[in-house]
Amino acid sequence: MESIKAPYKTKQQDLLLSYLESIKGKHFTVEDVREHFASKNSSIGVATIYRHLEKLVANGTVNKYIIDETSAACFEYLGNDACHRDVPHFHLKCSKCGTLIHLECEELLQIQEHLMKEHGFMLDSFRTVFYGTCSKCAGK
Amino acid sequence: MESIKAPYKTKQQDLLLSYLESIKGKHFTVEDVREHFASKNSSIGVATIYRHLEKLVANGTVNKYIIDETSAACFEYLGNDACHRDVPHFHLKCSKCGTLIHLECEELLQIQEHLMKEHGFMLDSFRTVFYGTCSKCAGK
DNA sequence: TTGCGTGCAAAGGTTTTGCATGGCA
DNA sequence: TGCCATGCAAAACCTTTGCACGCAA
Repeated sequence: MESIKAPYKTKQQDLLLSYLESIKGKHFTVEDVREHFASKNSSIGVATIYRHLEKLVANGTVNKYIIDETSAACFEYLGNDACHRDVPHFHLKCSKCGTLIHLECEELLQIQEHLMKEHGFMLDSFRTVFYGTCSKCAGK
Repeated sequence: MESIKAPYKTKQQDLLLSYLESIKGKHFTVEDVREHFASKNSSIGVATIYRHLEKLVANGTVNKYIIDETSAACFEYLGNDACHRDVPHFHLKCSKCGTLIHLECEELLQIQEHLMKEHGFMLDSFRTVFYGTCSKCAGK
């Protein structure tokens, strides 16, 4: 068997996880994290941030959203809040004003069921972003 | 009134549009286009390809998909095939094997209606990509 | 002749990687 | 002491932009 690869606890890891806990459910970029610590005289290298987030995304603690290919990736810390993760929520991104909307809607679960039963496709509601136009922008 | 900005016809434009017509409905990247012409001794600069695609995306002739932020953008030529555009189709992307699936499914239209009526959100089925796991990968 | 389109190269931004150092166990 | 984690810098990658030249009208 392979052994788990992260046996060490480090100061940077603690700082990072504490910060992520404090912004649970909010969206952030790597640059946001870097700036946060830079202003606190306890800077963390971007490489370290990327490497931690990569692992956190892999184990489901953090979600990664591809909002726009030319701008930075958007992350969201979920932590061990199983409740939050048990309630599937979708993300709606308005192409016009850029607003990112959290949406917990049970009717959307029908999509998952349909895709699963009819097309054998297991939709990942956390990774998927719905693009379109929000009500505010549509009204104009 | 502003005048339209593309009054000139050029060889590169013709070549590009001809090629796009020949791969209508298929996915391609800027690199795919560049390689196609490079092998034909009639190379087109990537800047030109990007500039043309930008306009074609703007007028709806071409769709642009953000599949993965670290890899190149994925495009699809629709042309003047209004029929094709009238049939909303969705894209399913398998996170494991990378397969991109075209899916024309009327039941998915219910999502659009639901999002529109209940949440005032106009879903753009062309820009949205559903992430998840395909049947082949799920079976393993 | 006018001025848009093109191509090359450089720049811009995000993310990854190599390597020496530092810190945890 | 052993070895992972870190940080810096460089590299890699896609995309955009500046500028001079060529070509369409």
